[in-house]
Amino acid sequence: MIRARSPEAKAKRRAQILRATADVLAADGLEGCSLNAIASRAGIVKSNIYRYFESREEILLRLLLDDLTGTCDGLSMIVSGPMSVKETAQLLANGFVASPRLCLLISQLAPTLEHNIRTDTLREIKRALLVQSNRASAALTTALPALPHATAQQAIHLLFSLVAGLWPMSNPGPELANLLAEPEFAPLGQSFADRIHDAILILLSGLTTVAKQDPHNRALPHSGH
Amino acid sequence: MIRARSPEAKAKRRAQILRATADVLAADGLEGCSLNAIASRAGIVKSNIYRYFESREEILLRLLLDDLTGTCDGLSMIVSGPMSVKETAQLLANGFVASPRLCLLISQLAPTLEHNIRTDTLREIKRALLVQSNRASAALTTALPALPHATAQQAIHLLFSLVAGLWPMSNPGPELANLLAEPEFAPLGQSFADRIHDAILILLSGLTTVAKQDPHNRALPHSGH
DNA sequence: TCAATAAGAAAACGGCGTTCTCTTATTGAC
DNA sequence: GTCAATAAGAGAACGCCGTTTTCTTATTGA
Repeated sequence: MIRARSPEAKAKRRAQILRATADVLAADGLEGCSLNAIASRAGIVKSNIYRYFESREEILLRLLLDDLTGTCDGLSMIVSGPMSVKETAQLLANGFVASPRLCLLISQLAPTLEHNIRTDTLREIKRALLVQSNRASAALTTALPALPHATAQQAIHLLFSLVAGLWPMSNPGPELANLLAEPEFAPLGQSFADRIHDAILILLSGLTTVAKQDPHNRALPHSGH
Repeated sequence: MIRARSPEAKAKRRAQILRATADVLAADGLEGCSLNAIASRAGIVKSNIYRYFESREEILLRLLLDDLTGTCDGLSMIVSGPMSVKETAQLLANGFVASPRLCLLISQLAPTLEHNIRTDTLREIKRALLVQSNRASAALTTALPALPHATAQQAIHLLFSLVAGLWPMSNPGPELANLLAEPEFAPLGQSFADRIHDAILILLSGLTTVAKQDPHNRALPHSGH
């Protein structure tokens, strides 16, 4: 392997590792996405990954940031004015359904990705993630002007939580997949697309309802504590 | 260590292991809950755990089942008749807030606990979990008779997803906890109690709204596909 | 031309969940 | 009471993981 000494060459190596990670993730899922797999896919040696990222978590966080940015780009493109709650829900749901990797990484964000990383690095990434999250809130406010800004932000955070909770449930491992084929457990086998679509519709309906019942500026019961 | 040969003695060992697991979980969290830790806490040798459980996942699944059963017991006790949406939300939220271990295990259910386990065992446990989930749905229908049964079931599943998504987010590791102390990220530092309370209220509001707009028996948009 | 630098490579580390092997306490049949 | 069969306890070993350490050597700028 020829050595990367210039900043550009180093950036290429970083991109190469991220690309390999994305490939392994698509091919073998998170379980198969070990540093060994990433390294061999990228054609480099495992220990050298640590010259470009400080941990496995950082790699995945960078990937998450890229994906979220892309999805928010798409959202900002599409949303240009007020829409119905139903349309808005569909739009948001489609955004997630179109990015399975984003959903996977969101589901891993709090439980695993935000560990094993220096505070400085985490701060930088978290800041960038917040920027994107705020872009999404802005898009939501554009689509549903009835929602106050603070409520829209809460909605986006809740949405992330929903994705984090629903994705693993909708993408079971082979053991559970076997079971879900049995009629007894069929109701549990709903697709992620159906689940997230229903959930977002309910969420937005609930938020507009609560917002109506709350004439003050307080978006949600606890936000004013 | 004296040997457990009678069925009762074996049951005691199982209980001993479950107890030790709960203790380690309470003391050191999921990260510290290795088989080494469980074994040393239980005063037995690691390899012998496999004479009583087929994997680490099974131990945690059994614990989850116990916790869920306990919480559903409590719920059934309290709910005896119709209540307002607000009261119902508070009740459900309190049920989860009172059982941090249950919340933790729910958040681990789909991503990790339902793997590495024989299909037969998983079926047995899943069936038992479903029974409890249905008890919860029944309690919800009692509290909010306006919700059709199918909707109540969907609500409970959504509730589990919410807990699964919200719990890890509200219980960050030390790295993120450092960051959340900074004013810039303060909005992300909401407590689990606040989050889950708000979310359940929104969820129930949304569900009743959607249920009203849906005069047919179909509980949710996709349940009739 | 050459010493300094740092990227690549490989071995080693500690820890994990799990399996294998061996010992030996306990048992039920005789 | 004796004894072979059983199976629980114990501990070493396995393979994998993420990470660190060490060494080599290609590349660089003086």
